[in-house]
Amino acid sequence: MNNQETAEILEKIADLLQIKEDNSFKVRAYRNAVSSIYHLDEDLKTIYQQGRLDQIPGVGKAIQGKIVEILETGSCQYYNELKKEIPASLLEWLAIPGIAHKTARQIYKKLGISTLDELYQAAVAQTIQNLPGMGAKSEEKIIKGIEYLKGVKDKTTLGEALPVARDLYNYLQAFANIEKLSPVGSVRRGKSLVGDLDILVASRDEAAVRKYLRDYPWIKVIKLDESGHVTGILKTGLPFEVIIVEPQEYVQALFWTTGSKEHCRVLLDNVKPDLLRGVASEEELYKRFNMDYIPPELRENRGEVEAAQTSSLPARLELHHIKGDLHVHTDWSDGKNSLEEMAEAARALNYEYLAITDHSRSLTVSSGLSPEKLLLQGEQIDRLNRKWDDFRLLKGIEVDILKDGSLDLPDDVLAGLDIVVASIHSAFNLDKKAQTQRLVKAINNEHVDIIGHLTGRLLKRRPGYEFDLDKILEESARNHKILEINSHPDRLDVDEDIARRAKDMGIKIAINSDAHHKNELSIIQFGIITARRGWLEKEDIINTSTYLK
DNA sequence: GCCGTTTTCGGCCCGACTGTTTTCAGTCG
Repeated sequence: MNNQETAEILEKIADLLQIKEDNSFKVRAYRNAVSSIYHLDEDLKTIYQQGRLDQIPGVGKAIQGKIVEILETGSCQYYNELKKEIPASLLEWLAIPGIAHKTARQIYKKLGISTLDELYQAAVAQTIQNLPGMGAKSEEKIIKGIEYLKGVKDKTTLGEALPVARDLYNYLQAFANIEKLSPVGSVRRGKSLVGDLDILVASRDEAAVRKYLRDYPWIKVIKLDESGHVTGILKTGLPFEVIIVEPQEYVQALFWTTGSKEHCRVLLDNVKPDLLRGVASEEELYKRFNMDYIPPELRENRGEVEAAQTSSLPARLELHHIKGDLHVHTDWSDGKNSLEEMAEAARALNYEYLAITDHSRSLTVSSGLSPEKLLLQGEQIDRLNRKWDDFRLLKGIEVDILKDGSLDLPDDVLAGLDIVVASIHSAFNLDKKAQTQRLVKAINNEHVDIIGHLTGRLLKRRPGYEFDLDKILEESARNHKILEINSHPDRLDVDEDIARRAKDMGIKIAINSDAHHKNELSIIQFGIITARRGWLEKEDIINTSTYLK
């Protein structure tokens, strides 16, 4: 069991306890421990072996015991007992907007159903609306929510898939009989949602590779184990495929298995079958097609072939181009680390600046900042900035766009800041016209620099709210507003398509982490992948430039 | 269940919004 899997079990315990209506502080204790584990820098096993579990914040004696049990046995007696009381299938319901623990409990108790399908049937049969506190609208919301979930059920976010891919990659790489290997398929192309995890392997001893692979500890089930490939499902639930080829076939296979299908098909139409024989690298392969090398992120048949033929592909955006982050939180609102800790983490990444953008006051749960607290924070930032001559903290805010489009802080307060990110955090259900007007109003505020997570989507949880995208892009271009690619792997908002349209309209993009913890600054890698897939170049990204304001 | 003490119990975020009500419970962030 790795950190993530351990945390997931503890999180399920918290959810089951909450459905059971157990002590809410006990529930929170489990959630705090989960959060700590997610943010650890090192392997839980190492910490355990060195007897340092009690040093993890929020982990006391009881939860320590459970962690040890999970690490040693892969399971937990307490968790199994809870599942006897409350069916674990109820946990799936919690992903449906409008259903949280109490509603899940009520439906389960009153209707005696526990699976997603049964819930869907019940909602369609209009039996949910008769329950206390529920009505026709809630029922409709449940139906819509389940239909959305079914559409993404078999997908995994890149954020979840990449660490799993790395682990399997490292396992395979350690095997002497494997000469070359690479992740392929949608993971290599960097899609925000992937269906499975594909790894290509070159070896002269296929049987040995297959045998070695069967011993991989994180395999749940092997479905196919035959010449050339092994498929199955990992313990995380992610389907995998390992494709094994002879070394001399590796490059061609790399091309084929990376895809996309449309990209390969367009290239291979009208070429002689032996064109690729003996090709030594992907660069050479594309040369044989008489075109520039096309990086994996662009292989979607969206014009990249024509661009490669005319040497007009976008110059690849690299991590080291990023000079700073323009959207992070600290413990002044709902972040976990102090100003100084965030600054030092940014300096460790060789950033030149970091904009501190805590929440504004209306987000009380995140202890949003009042004008007075913002002023105090500014003073502390000034003090800290005296320490460095090669780095600067910028004073900023993630100001809430209120329901009517006005901002949560007065103009004179915003005027005193270096960076103003404006985002929507409430009233997602406004109709299209009202939501559009709301955004237009915010975009027209002269103090706003960046619109944060524009569409509000959460991958695998909910689609974005309704608004007129054309209108918003026009207004953003006209007002010289920057749009954010929020790098959180559950958001990646704006997505690659909107980013590409924005670029074509001359709108600048900021790639931000929205980090709430110092270790989250690195998730900017996902934003960079999205930017590449949106054909963005260094010049399109505002935070690739040295920033002096 | 964790934490931090005026050390072994008492405290541990909360407000807006929604849909259901007719004064409020549950969800969400």
